[in-house]
Amino acid sequence: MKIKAVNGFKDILPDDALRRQHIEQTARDIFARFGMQEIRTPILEKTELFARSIGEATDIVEKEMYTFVDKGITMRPEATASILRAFIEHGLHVRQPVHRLYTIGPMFRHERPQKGRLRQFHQMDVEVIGANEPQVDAELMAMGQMLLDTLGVTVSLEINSLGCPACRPGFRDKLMAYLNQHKESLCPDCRRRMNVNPLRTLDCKNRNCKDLVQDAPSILDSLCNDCRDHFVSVKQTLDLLGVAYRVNRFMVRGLDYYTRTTFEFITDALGAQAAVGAGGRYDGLLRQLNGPDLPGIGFALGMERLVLLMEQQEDATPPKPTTDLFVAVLGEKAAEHASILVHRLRKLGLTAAMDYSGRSLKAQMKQAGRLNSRFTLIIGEDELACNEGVLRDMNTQEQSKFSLSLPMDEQAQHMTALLSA
RNA sequence: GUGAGCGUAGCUCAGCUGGUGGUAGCACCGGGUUGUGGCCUCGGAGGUCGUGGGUUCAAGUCCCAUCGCUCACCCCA
Repeated sequence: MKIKAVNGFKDILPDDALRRQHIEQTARDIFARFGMQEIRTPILEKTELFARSIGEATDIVEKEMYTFVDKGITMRPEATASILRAFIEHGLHVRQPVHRLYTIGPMFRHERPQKGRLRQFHQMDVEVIGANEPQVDAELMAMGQMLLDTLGVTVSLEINSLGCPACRPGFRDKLMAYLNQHKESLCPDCRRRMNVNPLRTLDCKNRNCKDLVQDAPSILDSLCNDCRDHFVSVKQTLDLLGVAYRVNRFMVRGLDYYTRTTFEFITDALGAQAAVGAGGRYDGLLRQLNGPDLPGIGFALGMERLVLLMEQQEDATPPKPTTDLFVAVLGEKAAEHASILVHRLRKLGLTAAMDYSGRSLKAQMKQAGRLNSRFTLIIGEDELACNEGVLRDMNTQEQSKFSLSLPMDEQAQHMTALLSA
């Protein structure tokens, strides 16, 4: 019986890793333009951290966490809680009023895997702590959009406001009243949701519920003055920045800590997993974690979902890595010469490779082609005899002489000059 | 936790109503080119048909079980 990877956990093979490197590099570059600094936190945290931040009654905490029950620690199901914990633990707020942080790494949730959803998945997560201005909300969305545009994926941005502790309870009551009137027509799931988290009935996929909820009271009509002003400013700033969006009053979030602005980058190209990225404001969460009373906002992008989208949009295939020089050798003396030269070239910063197995020249040429090498240096008996290697341009097929009689350092210098010309 | 579908070569897959596992494609190795890749051509290697039972003269094919995977529900990035 072969040992295979654990269900929901995936190997990232070289081609896939290459694409992810490109995504991460692009992200880091764009995040930096927005003043984001990287932070890295441990993958394991006290279970209590997630219970208190994400919410005891959420599916994530209730049944999806990988928890070492005997140790009271859990593999992080998301990044925000860990970042806030680190922020509070190290008292970062005393250094400067606003922190802009990001992290990239694996998260773990014990869900049934399906397309675009794994048990170990990877997120790029951004958090701005200490700023409550609506311009920051818009700026974050603009940044996310910029990244997705740069990566060549097409998504649409949907935004909503969930209000705050001052106005959400009022809305919740109004919604409950409406739902109770139509209880009979709701799907079983929604009847259950009414007790757990009535807002979730708003984004039920059941056709009946969808129709029913169209006439439900809108949260946007229930916002308090501060929340309404905030939401208006967010929209105005998005307009100013030229970021397209659609207000979706039915969009809600699964995590308890969200307040005011929430948003999702969605696509219809990923089957059931519509959200490529999502986030929102979480004013009050830091205080709830016994930290300073600072506002925060953040969002996460799902790496696997991004990869799937980019694979569908073939144009974004990353170019194969190239090798500057492959040295094909015949005989031990040639191999010895080549191994020294290859090492010198690598020291000088070139990508160089050779074959050690003594295979036929044809096989070595084939290998050079596989490695996408720009040039191949051939050293055989004849070349050793006259101290002149054959340097072949793999694209033009032109071949020229390369002197093997100079001191190795000079040969390496010479080769570097030839290849960079 | 619930439902459906699928497990044949490293990968993608043929295999009709049971009758000897495919000249299949990609990839790999070798020859055609006494020492020159990509294209072409010829050849080669590679499989306990997921596993275990059952029906049958005969099972990749039918039945049962089991394991694995996938998709969907739930929920979420």
